[in-house]
Amino acid sequence: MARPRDTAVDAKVLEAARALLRERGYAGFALDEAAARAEVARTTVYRRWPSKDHLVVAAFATMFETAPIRETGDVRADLTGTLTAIAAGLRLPATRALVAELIAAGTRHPELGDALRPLWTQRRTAAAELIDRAVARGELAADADPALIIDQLVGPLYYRVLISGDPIDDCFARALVDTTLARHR
Amino acid sequence: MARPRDTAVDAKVLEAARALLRERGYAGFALDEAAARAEVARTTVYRRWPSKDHLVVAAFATMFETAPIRETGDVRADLTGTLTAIAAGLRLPATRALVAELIAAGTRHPELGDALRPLWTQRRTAAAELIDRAVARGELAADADPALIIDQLVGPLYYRVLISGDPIDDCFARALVDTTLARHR
DNA sequence: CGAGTTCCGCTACGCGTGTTTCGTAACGAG
DNA sequence: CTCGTTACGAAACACGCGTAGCGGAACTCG
Repeated sequence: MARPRDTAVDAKVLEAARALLRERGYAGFALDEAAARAEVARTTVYRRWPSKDHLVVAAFATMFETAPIRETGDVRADLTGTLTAIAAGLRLPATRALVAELIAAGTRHPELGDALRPLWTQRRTAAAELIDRAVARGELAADADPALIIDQLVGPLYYRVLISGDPIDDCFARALVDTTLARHR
Repeated sequence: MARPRDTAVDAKVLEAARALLRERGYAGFALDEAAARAEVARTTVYRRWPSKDHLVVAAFATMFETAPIRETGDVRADLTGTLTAIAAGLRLPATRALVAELIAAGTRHPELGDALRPLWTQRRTAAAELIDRAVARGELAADADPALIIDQLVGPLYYRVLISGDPIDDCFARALVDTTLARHR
């Protein structure tokens, strides 16, 4: 009963939030301005997303895209390609900062952590299937644990970007794949 | 020339900040309250640390301690011990949240990222020496790259805690060490 | 058409961060 | 001891986040 929500408002706000996020990053993102750009009252935004963090995560989820992996049939090449693709994105300072803020948001609000997880692990599950097929082809040992392998491939990437600050060049990505695969053949 | 700063103020504020950080974590940390507890004006705090982030990092740096690694002579045991020690700390939700916020602070202010890096990498360099000595003993292959090995050991830990959310039990730590060492022997 | 419910915008408020300005008191140099 | 410099404290301000209350308008149902 009663008046339904204007779904156009959700779309307008998310669109404005995406633009603002791209232009100024998380730090420069002001909820007031997102509302103003969407030509909507601030209170109306709060009626849909209970906090800035929630809105930012929702906006990020709609602009997060992963290029599909082109599978060549050679695990080494496929994994290297996946890693360099991830690395290329993380190298951008803006992306790096946004990722850090999103992770922090995910620890502040557990439900946001839950919402973000599928986004992060999307490429990860694709890579897991890559490994499964390589095992089926006999390219990798049958006892290879895809989850562990991927943690050892992707983990160091995020670790370097977020924590140690070491560079993540393509040479590093190749070295990761090489040493990891050597164990399972 | 002129009046010198009261160094007791620095100590009092840092002490109050540490206590507040332990009690309420980063989110519940209010600079006003830290100043009040130190019986100091807010402006005085800002004269020493230009932002909440700076104060928190400074306070964290003084309460970050790493238990020294007891070296048994068996690389596998030593590395497993180091990893489980790191994992034990990271498993605490409070620590997890603080680490996430500190990383975000490090991306907002590059100088804070620089200040934090030595803290994170302290255990890492200790582990690197562990590996160096193992190589010298002939326990590991001479071509083993300590930096790469450690990235593959520690990276997955942080990756799971901060991103994938997967559990980091001691079994996982053992598996990491096992598969990594198997490659270099 | 009328009644009830819900949405939307507006205003006001409390809180925390960070800046600025001012007056006062402490210290060092001559 | 006096003077110039600087630290400290107090107050006011701007800004962004988040909450609450109100009035008007839109929509649904009987």
